[in-house]
Amino acid sequence: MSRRGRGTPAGLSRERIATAAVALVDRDGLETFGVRRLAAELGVDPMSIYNHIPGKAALLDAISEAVLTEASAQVDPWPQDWRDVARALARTYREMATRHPRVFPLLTTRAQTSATALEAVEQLTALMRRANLPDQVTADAPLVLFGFLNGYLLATLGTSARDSQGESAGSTQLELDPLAYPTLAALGPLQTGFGGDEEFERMLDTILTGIASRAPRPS
Amino acid sequence: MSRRGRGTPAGLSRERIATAAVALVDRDGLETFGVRRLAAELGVDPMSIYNHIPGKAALLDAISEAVLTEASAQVDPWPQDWRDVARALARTYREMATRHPRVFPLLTTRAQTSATALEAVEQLTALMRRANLPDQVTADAPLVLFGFLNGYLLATLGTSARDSQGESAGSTQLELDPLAYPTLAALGPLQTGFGGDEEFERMLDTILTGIASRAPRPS
DNA sequence: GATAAAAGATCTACACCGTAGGATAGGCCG
DNA sequence: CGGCCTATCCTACGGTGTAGATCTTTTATC
Repeated sequence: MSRRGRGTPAGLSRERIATAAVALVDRDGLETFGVRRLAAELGVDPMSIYNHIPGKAALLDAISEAVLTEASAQVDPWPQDWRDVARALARTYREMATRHPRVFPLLTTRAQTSATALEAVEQLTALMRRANLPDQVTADAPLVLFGFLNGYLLATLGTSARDSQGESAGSTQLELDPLAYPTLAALGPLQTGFGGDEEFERMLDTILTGIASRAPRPS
Repeated sequence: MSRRGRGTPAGLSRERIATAAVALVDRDGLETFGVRRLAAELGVDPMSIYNHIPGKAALLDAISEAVLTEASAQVDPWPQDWRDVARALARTYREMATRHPRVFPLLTTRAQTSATALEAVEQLTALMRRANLPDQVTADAPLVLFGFLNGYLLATLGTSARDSQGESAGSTQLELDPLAYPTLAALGPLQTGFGGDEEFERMLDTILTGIASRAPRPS
């Protein structure tokens, strides 16, 4: 069936596999993703993949590694204020998540210890220290920030991926019984653009304010 | 093989299935979970489950619904200050996540619109409004809070579930090169008890401070 | 260049999965 | 009693991840 004979190098490599895998998940989603489908996409026997990646779990690792390095390669140059660094990191991270909404859930389960990720956190904490924030606050900051980012993006991307139809900030408003939940019903009009830019910036401000406000006043 | 004849009611019900499913995921994890294993656990034919639950996706929905209602049934009575409500909610949520660490990832992907969950958020926002917080802050608060909770708990439960060996706040410290990451290395000693109680309370304080500080000073 | 060894691609096969379709039995109402 | 309805089970189909053997090409060694 194949045009190539046996043993003929198909030009496979860990990188090429990872790239194709990311594209496949972007297109068809994680549920249907699998070794065999990926192999079909690459025009290759399923088992050939195992010559470069030891199993499906490692394949998922390779996917998340690929999208993460793609993201962290574009925070440059570094700002001078720690808030700006945090904001730049958050926005870049969000852009990556928006580009690959169906890959993103993978990232939230895997601990990220790549060199680029560590360097980003290093930059942030270094600036925080220089700004005389308490060390405990500085040490906690990355966990607060990325904890929030993972949870919030998971929520917004999960729903907006299903109904990305109306462009005008539609996103089906949940119908609430005003008798049972008067406050939520009253607040409803304020939830414009679930997962939108302005909402994200407000949330981010809230987080950064929280981090900054745990510090004593700078003289 | 089965002791029962055909058609004999096995006492199956949506609730009994959900309970057994939660127990099974708690014990063996999500990866190996499936209809057939659950049926075996219940001493029942796999297809019998389909008489009560329409498919595997619905089965996962039932699981997350079960653990969530288990959690939200224990916030009572409600405190008077919105911070106390938020803290109570967060702690209860975390306890649920700790009880079912391998189920928890399911919750972070599914939008929660159960009555008990909505009521909890209603209570929180009602108190915030009465405390004269700006409506926009109040409307954003649940998303910030639960966004953070989902992300943070996902991170801590994911790793602590693997090495829950040493009881004394061990949790394998990541070895960092002090030359490449001087700040992170210096901050290392402050990261005591990853996922521990004190850490969680600090993070929670940070979030609540952020929310509160976006409000104008109360007179 | 000849030859051996290593590496990569493929084929086959196995155990497992979710579930559609049908056969069978018990409970319930006439 | 007869007929329906529902819950259980059985069988079967197409899909999955991957272990093991086989074949071919590339690379290393003399």
